[in-house]
Amino acid sequence: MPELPEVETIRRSLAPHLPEDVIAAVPLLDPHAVAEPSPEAIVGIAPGKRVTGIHRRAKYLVIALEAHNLVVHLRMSGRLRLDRPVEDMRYLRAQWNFASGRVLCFYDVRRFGRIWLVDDDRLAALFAPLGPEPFDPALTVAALQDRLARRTAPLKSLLLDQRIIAGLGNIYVDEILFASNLHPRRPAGSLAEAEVARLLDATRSILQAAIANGGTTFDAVYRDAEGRPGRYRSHLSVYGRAEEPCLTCGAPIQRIVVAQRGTHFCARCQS
DNA sequence: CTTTAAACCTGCTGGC
DNA sequence: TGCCAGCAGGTTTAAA
Repeated sequence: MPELPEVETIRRSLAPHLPEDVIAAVPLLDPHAVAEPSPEAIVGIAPGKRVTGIHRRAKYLVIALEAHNLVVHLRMSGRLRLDRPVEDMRYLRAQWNFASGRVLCFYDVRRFGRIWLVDDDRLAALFAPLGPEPFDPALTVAALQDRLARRTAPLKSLLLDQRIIAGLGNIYVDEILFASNLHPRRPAGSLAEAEVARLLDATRSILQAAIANGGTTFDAVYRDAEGRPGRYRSHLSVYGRAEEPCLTCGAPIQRIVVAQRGTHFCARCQS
């Protein structure tokens, strides 16, 4: 579910509230949701720790504590909710109580989401495989072209690969490829410099617009930490619009499967 | 190393 | 109404 714009929106909805607050207790933690260290260690280490900041790297949310980092990846169906445990309690997987009385709840229907509690060194190791953030100034057209060079896999596959560029997911890759007029099955290494430039521009403008609109909500799954849905869905050009007319040329939007993911594109506009 | 497929989970929708 | 196939916004692991 959540891609970079959704995680960034959650980050922004938590940032005014959690910093300087102190974790008082971890009254509930589904062992299945814990990546590392052990559930017992998380429950033991977290209490007494003060929140020093809320950060995001790719699709990871990082709640920085003193000498530790509480990391959450929502994967497909995870949600974070502040203060109001209004969701189905069957899916409550973790809860943090703060000294102020605030409560942070982690819900996850499909149980793909994961939680880490790691020090700074381990955090760096965890993030080491990730490619650059889309807004990293070091990600120039030449740098992106270099990362795609000589690769024969479909362009969409590499854009979903977090080691190439970090933070994109199925919705935004389809939208970015449409905005770039690039076919999702184009061999990634075949792009000319001008095409990579279009791709990078589209990546940044679409993510920026999605963040400005609080992300994309489908089927009521995604909400920010205060329960607000995203407003970007009405801006989508291809994702979820199979059989509907292309907004540019009127041809029906196609749905195919690429990299085992439903893929939406305009066969007339994208090549 | 690169690429592709399967696995991990649960719930919902549509067809028969 | 009931059952089953197919689908879902992500990542990891195995296999080719």
